Amino acid sequence: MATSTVEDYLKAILLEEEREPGSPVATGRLATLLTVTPGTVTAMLKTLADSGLVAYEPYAGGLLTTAGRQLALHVLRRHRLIELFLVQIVGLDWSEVHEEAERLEHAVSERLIERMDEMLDRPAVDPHGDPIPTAALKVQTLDYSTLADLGAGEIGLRCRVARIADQSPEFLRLVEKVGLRPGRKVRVTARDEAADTLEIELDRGRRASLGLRAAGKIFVERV
Amino acid sequence: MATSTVEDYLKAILLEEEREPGSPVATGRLATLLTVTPGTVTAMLKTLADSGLVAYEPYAGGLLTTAGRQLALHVLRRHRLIELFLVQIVGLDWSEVHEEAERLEHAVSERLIERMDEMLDRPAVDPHGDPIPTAALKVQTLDYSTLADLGAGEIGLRCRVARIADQSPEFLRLVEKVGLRPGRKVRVTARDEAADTLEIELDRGRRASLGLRAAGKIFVERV
DNA sequence: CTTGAAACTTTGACTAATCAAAATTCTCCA
DNA sequence: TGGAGAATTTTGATTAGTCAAAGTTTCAAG
Repeated sequence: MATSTVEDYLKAILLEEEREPGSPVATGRLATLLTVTPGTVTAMLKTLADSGLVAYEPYAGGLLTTAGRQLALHVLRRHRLIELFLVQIVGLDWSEVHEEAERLEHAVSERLIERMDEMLDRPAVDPHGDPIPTAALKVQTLDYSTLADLGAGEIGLRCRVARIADQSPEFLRLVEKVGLRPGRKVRVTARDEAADTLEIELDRGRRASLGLRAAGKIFVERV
Repeated sequence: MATSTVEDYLKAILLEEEREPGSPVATGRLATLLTVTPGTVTAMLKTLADSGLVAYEPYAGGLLTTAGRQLALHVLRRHRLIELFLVQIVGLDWSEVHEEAERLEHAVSERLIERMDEMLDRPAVDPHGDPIPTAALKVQTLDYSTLADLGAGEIGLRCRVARIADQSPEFLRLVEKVGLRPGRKVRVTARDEAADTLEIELDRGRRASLGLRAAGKIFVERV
């Protein structure tokens, strides 16, 4: 059995690989994500390599092996199902479930996860719009564009918020305040390169402005 | 913050102290309960003593301090609330929730526990009939007698099953099969000292016989 | 009392995970 | 192409938890 530390490393690598497919995840990047020192990451990458979970190339970084990816997907599935369970069934706020799931994902049994999956009716995405790997560890790939990508030639296009790519409570509370929870309708009305902002219009004519950096974390789907 | 190992030791000591109030819990007993070697327990008792959680007397054993008892009660509260939540809300079988809670009790936040408590309507007992410490860590002391205690002069007395004092899946499945889940009505109809058994009658005239050892783990309340 | 078995403690060693700081390697720019 | 500086690895140490086995203490039975 993998320790919860090992699970954390594998999950972090998986998530990073997703952002930059094919290229190894750097030691320093992992050190930042996991808030440990680079030396610690080097040591762990070696032991992960010894266990056949990671392909480690000194000075380059690590890539998941098939076995490592399976394990990481397992953890990710647990994480996202737990998040959704906590929001839907327990009624916790979606801005606080990430941290909670971060601990619970290492403690739940397969039995409990299966039961949650059933209660939630085999959901496809978690409260942030991130896809939940199936029991067979298949991940639905979603191809959305961000609010920031929009706005160039697509001012005025009606969209639906699909995914929020930043789990931090601060960001989620902002998203909540502005009214950009997944599922909401949104339209970019103007783009101000100088001010580095986007003007958007929500349901019921509500308007707001958003920095481009923030807009880059809001994924939308055309409707 | 206490590690989950520390929490396990404290909980084990609390539960043992309950069985034999006032007398220190022996090193060997803890070793058995926690499936570690006696030497390991000695080492841990010392560090618990250094942290002010346990009063440790070499060759005698350990007793919880006030601080240690508080922490242990906290863990016990989490454990029992989780068990009840898993049975009532998630629909897991009561024979399988103990193990699950054993892991989750170290991973849930105060926030989540409070929410579960609320969802379950501030319950007083867990699925096995064990009292759940309140948020203020008060434990309701329940004074029941066991089925084995009964039967002497109280043949025929109508009782209600209140508590099952053995969490092992095997025992719980037996209890389930016989029909002695907490809340059920039961009557001792005969006692056979030679055969070491008890004859009992359940709802709807169903009859069964039970070894005295097993009967000693079934707590009942007169009705 | 004495003594021997049972219970307990001590000792030395190990694993997993971590850090600080020194040593090495890489990379890119002048 | 040759450093300088950044990133990475190495080294030496530490902490928590654990075991096996050797050494003590306790206690009850003779």
